[in-house]
Amino acid sequence: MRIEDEIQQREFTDDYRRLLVNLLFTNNWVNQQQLSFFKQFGLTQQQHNVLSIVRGQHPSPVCFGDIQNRMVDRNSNVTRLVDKLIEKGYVTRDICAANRRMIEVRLTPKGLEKLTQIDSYLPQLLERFHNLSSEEAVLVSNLLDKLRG
Amino acid sequence: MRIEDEIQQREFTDDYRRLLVNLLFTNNWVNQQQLSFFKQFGLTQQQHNVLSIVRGQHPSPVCFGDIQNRMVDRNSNVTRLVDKLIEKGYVTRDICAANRRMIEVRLTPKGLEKLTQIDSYLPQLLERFHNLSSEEAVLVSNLLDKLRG
DNA sequence: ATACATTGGTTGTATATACAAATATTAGTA
DNA sequence: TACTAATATTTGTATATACAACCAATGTAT
Repeated sequence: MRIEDEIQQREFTDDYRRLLVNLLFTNNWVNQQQLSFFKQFGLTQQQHNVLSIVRGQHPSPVCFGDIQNRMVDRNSNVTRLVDKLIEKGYVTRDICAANRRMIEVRLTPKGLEKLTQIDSYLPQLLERFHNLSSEEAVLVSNLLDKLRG
Repeated sequence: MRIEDEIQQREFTDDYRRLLVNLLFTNNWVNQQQLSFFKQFGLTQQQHNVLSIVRGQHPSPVCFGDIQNRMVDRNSNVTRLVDKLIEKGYVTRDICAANRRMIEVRLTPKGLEKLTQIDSYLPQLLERFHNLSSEEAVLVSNLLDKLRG
């Protein structure tokens, strides 16, 4: 459905303005898909993102700074996200012996199991994007990379 | 810059997964652009969106439901957004005589002036998207329309 | 060593979001 | 007319965001 119809707006005067609005509108749509998907596993998108990053180094630990830099949403507060994940028993935190300013985050078996469970359902989430062919998906991705410069 | 490098991740196994992550990451980038742009005018993106919608019907009033339906971010709480805009003197609200459940929102001269001022700076915001040619901007927009189905 | 800057993480706070429940008015209908 | 449903907006609340200020550990220069 054309963005003009979605938000009941006449033609845009500027192609870039249309793109801006379309990106924001589409993001809300994507967010909605993700929100409902992760909710069934009792996680937020950001919590899942942190878990995945920690798994990326597993069984080595990851420090907060690394998590921050690898997050899709850089505005998240890693301290508070990790707190939530500890409460749920999915990760542990320890002060790094080599540099006591740093915190080492590690995945627990329970956290790994949770991620594995979510993995098996991921195709269901991605299915919602199959209105685009995989060639088109690649094309959009590459253009977004170019957009950000 | 490739999304893989932005978030320090190896190749994605799935083109749709890459697209999903890229959309979310790009949205944060876009948001950052918008946030800093509108901040200099003392407005949030959503407040500006509401103002623009009200101007769209000016000098006729717009009711909350119409605002809701035309907003780029549908999750916003129109009641509270309009409260803010009234505080700032940019809109007025009145109970609709014909249907007293409805609220009529109207732009004030001050609100119109503010919008006009912002308009004159909009090209500065859109300039940040000029890494894409206008043909590419149209292409991405159309693919996003297709993605949402 | 001491002072100062930097790094890595934490905390506080105002505002915004998501979502459910509540209220008020109008419309439909038996 | 009274009853019920539908519509339009408001309110409450738990959680999340943006952003600044803070603290502790380490590095560096004198």
